[in-house]
Amino acid sequence: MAEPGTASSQRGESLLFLTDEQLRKGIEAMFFAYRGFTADPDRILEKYGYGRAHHRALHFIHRAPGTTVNNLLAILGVTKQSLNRVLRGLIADGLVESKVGKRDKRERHLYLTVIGEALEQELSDAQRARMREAYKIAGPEAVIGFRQVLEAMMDPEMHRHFTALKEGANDR
Amino acid sequence: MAEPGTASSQRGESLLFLTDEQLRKGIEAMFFAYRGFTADPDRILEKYGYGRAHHRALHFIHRAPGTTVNNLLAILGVTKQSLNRVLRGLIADGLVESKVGKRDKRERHLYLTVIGEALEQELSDAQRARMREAYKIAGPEAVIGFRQVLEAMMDPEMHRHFTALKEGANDR
DNA sequence: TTGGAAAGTCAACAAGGCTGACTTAAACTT
DNA sequence: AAGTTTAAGTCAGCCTTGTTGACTTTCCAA
Repeated sequence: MAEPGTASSQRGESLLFLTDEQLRKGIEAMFFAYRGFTADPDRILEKYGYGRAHHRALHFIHRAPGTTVNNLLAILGVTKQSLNRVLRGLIADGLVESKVGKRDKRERHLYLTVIGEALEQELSDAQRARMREAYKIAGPEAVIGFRQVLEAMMDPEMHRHFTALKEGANDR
Repeated sequence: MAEPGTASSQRGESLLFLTDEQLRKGIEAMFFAYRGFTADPDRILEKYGYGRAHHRALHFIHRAPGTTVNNLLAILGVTKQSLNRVLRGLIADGLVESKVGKRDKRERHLYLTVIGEALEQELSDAQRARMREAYKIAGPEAVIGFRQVLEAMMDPEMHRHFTALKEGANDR
């Protein structure tokens, strides 16, 4: 019994992973892994008096500079009021800049300032370091599978946003 | 350009997945996938006036019947007060039973009642259905990789709890 | 028999979700 | 030109779920 219930114990190789037991382990793995995934950024955010919500905003503004508030709302899946509270703090502290749109002056385009970029970097450095370690341990084959399962687990709407972020996003 | 930035575009096959770009995609995949992962249970919980915290308690009590409060605390990683509030509700509603320990009467051993089991089943049916679908789409190879990466991403402490849950847990 | 662990409780607070109502400005439609 | 819709922002209030700190009760074990 080298690795009791791990990924190594497949007999028929095919549908064994669809047993309730295997599925429950997958569920628990997601739960515990997500905790690890957020642990490092959480510690950093605490130093600055921010929370996970600020991290998410910083991440996606970094990823798609010039994105509009409405677009960010769709990606994050929260209400305008909720995002606004977070954004107001980041803007007040000078981490995020909000610029009136040129084509459509109703829109606000969001950008990270130099210090906003710095915090985003610090946060994502930590998060990437953990992911890099996990990837190294699991190996490139595993990484492919990891990504495939995650993508298949998303809501179609979210998967749209995910793939949209893959290619260059900005155009303003 | 069949699959732009997906798991198919590995050139050197080895360290390509450690680029910042690839790591960022992994981070985003975790974010979007976790949302999908919790979406179905969230909808069910709403019907009954419970939240995610209740789901987690139900899940782990189902998994390790007779577990103590302290043990549950360690697994969930929250404070006694936070867990107690949730537990109080579940006990009051008759979903969870708390029995005084035989060997150590200070300890409380937690069990799901029949209706507690019923809700746990309803929740995990939904969650497993999504995971089963994702597993089917991604295939058994991918599932192995998925689990390997998730395990490598956990904090060591959490990984201990995870592996402990694999084998039969109870003894009371 | 006493120290400390396990459990539970009360109070107060914060983050970050939510709804509903309302304003302003700009763009679009008719 | 007038009316409608859209994007953003704001105010108020609520809920869940996390936190600290202080304190009690129970009871095991040295």
